[in-house]
Amino acid sequence: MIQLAYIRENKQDVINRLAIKNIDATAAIEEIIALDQEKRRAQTEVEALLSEQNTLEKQIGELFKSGKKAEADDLKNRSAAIKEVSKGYEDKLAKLEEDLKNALIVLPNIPSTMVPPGKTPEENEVVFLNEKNMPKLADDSLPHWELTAKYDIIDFELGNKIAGAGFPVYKGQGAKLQRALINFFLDQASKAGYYEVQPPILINEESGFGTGQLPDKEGQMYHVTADNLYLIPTAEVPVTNIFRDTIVKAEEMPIKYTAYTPCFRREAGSYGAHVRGLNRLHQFDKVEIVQIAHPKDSYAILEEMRNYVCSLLDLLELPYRTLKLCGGDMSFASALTYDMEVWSGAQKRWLEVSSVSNFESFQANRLKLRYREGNDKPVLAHTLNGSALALPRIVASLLENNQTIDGIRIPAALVSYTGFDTIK
RNA sequence: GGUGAGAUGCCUGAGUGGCCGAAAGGAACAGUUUGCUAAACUGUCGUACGGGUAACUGUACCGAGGGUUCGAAUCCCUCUCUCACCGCCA
Repeated sequence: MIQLAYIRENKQDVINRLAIKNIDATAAIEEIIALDQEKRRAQTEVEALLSEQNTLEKQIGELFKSGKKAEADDLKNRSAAIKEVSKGYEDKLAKLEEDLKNALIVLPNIPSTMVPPGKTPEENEVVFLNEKNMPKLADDSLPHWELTAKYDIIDFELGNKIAGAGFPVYKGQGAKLQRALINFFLDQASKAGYYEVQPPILINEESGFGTGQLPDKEGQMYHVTADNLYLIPTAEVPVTNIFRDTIVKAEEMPIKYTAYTPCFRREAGSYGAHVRGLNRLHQFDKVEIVQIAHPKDSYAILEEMRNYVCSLLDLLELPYRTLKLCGGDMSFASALTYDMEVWSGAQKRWLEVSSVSNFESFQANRLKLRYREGNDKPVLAHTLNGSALALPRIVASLLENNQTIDGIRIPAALVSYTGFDTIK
């Protein structure tokens, strides 16, 4: 949620920058400013009446104590009359507050000034390219969904039987590879100073609201209606919500957390060749990194996180590139996002394996996540997160790029985790 | 799932209708004292939203939502959560 005070003072800037996200917010911003003005006026009115009411109440108390019942009764009547009037104002104020909030929460975050314009993913800016590990594959190289069948390491049909499409069963060396990657990513994150947590993988509505999934993206999450809980689409939600309604000390920042969780996404309506195999799943594993940062540091930290993710890809010996997302491809809550994509040798295309974003105070405003500097007033913190990393496409790329006649080679960094150096 | 007890500020904890935005203690922060540490003393010490250049000031908030009353942390109702015991159970 964009800070109201910012909108109030920088109306045109907000409109201009939301245009980078291809949103014409002119009408919405005008409405918000009008509602805000009206709301404040109503608040002043209501509070004046309440103040009068409070004064009367005190006087009535005094009069009762000194036994002046008649005078007290007289004031009671006045009080009742004021109450009658103020009730109407209070309802009006509540309505205005509601309308204002509703207008604010549907507004996406303002993109950073660094965000390039553009409408489609094709307009994302390639800011880094590492082709050092580009595979030289034979013409008869197999896509991962054939490799997984050949070595019997991931069974899509079996998962289909148990749950449905998009819920694969990892088997044998495939299962061990999953576990190895999770442990590898968590160990690396710990080494980089992230504090490891295991959060719930079901979340309530408030948590979904806090990070911006609700009410906007309701349909993308699995909803457990009996208990009104949602399966997490990413660990970002439970981990960031650890800090909902908190005030942290400025010197404690940046706060760095990491978590491994399964992630669940309904992905309604996406079918076709590009979602084959591991390319798009309903359930997948991911290690997430989250930081709570001081506003002055958040962009430096975004770079640090991005470099950290790249370091993982280097260790896995994968070719990759980094994209700076254009306005049109950015998420609702993000101010600046980098996507990391690995090269998938047999599919011959780039696969997104990580998305690292700075949300500035957008999530913090919804979460009421603030920091305090000394004895100053609390200020909204900045939140950031990134995948480090999402497993399925990493696996797809590892399998495809490292396929040989003798099996699939496991990158050196992983061997101590898998316990084998080749999938046979 | 059943029964009982509870939910007050950073923490402990007092408060059963007006004098309570809330005692007291602890923690924290600042200062004084001090060779250092510790201790002692003094002061500060919730949040949000308004009004005001500011000093300051108004309103709301004692788990959440309703109700009674001129007036609610305090009484009533509903819900949520926590704890204890029982049941069930990885």
